[in-house]
Amino acid sequence: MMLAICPRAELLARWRKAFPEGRVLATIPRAPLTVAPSQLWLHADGIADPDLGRRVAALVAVCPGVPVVVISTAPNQYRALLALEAGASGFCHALAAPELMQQVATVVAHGGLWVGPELMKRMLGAVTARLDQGGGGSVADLSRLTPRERAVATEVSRGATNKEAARTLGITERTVKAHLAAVFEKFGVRDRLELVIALRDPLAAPARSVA
Amino acid sequence: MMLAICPRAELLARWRKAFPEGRVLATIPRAPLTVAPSQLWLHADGIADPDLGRRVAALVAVCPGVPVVVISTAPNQYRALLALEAGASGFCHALAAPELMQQVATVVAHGGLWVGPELMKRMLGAVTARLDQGGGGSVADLSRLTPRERAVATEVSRGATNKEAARTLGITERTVKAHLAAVFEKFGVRDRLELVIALRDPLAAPARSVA
DNA sequence: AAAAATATTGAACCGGTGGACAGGGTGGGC
DNA sequence: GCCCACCCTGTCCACCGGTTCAATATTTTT
Repeated sequence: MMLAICPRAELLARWRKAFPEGRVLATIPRAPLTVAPSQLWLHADGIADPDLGRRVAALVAVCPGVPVVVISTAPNQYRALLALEAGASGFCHALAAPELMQQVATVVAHGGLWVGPELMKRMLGAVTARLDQGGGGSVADLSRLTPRERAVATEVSRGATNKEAARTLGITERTVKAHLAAVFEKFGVRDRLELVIALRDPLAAPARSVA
Repeated sequence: MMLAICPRAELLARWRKAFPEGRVLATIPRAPLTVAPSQLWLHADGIADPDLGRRVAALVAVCPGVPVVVISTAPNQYRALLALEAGASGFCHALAAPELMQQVATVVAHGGLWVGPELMKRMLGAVTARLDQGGGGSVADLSRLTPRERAVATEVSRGATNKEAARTLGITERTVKAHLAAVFEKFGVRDRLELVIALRDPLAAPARSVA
């Protein structure tokens, strides 16, 4: 049995179309339900970011083993991640097509996880960026640098100023600048900030307008 | 129709039990198949790391729209990520229970993505670590900022200069500086570089010696 | 209504940053 | 020997970034 949780039932029009047999509760039940639902759909509108994780966690605690899907009329990646980390099995738009919702239901019913394509891409990028660590193909590949350039780039990417990097590396500030200039050139970035961004997130596109 | 790709058919014992109707090819077909399969299962044993991504990508290219699942007798997170990034829809153990394989098949057939629970956890951890840190009370929590401060912080953390941020937000450079100063104060960082580091990796300790 | 928080802007100051000129030293390959 | 890549350093200068004086208007909270 499908169970949706939403204080304002009119927000669930799409959901009701997808699951005509589904039932709706206004709030998160505190005690375990007598009849355990097969899935829980939580409408996240009106739940502030800091609370979203807690609400989802509460739901999971009340109905252990039951997949939780969070829906929202204003979804974003950040909230999706909050929900997923709290134990949700999926996150989709509250105004999504009923067919899509049914697909999501099928996937999570089988223990799968539903995330939108953009979020998936982002997650993959984030993780592989960590695993790779100079592993290949990315814009900012530390292995393309000379040892000294790499050392300077590392210091700077930790937040050090030129003077501090010079001190820790035992060279003059001027030399740090020289190495850094070479790094900028090789990576095609204009300053240390973009260097850090490139190093930490190779998939991130520069924000600046390429005029 | 299920289609498995594996040079040594004896490695597919479990898979055959899960999908008795499935067919097997020894190698990745070069031309599109006359009868498009509903799913493609690629056995990754014997494929080196650098090649795995290419093989999967090749499969996806040959059969566009068909979900690809990679199986292996020695699975690890890194290889799973390689496969997923190349466009695979799932990654599971070649010796998994046939019932599990059938579940995976159901999930990916509906456009879902199948990743093991450990990998999922890891991915979530990596992503949320750079978006915020999901836990509250951490150093750089964007929700602690006012909307305007957040907007400025976001622009800057993308690599924008003060001037650029001012332009995109429709305010003067001076106002950007004001908001930014407030952000620095709230997060306890001294400049935009540390802000980016704090936002993208809250666990990283500052490099500078607090003398 | 009073107080606090938020959003906006100005001028001036100074240190950090990056580019534009430089040049000298070392070690390896042709 | 010559060239090249790498490492190190110097000076000058325009620009950017962050802070320190401000001040005013709007919104929210108490």
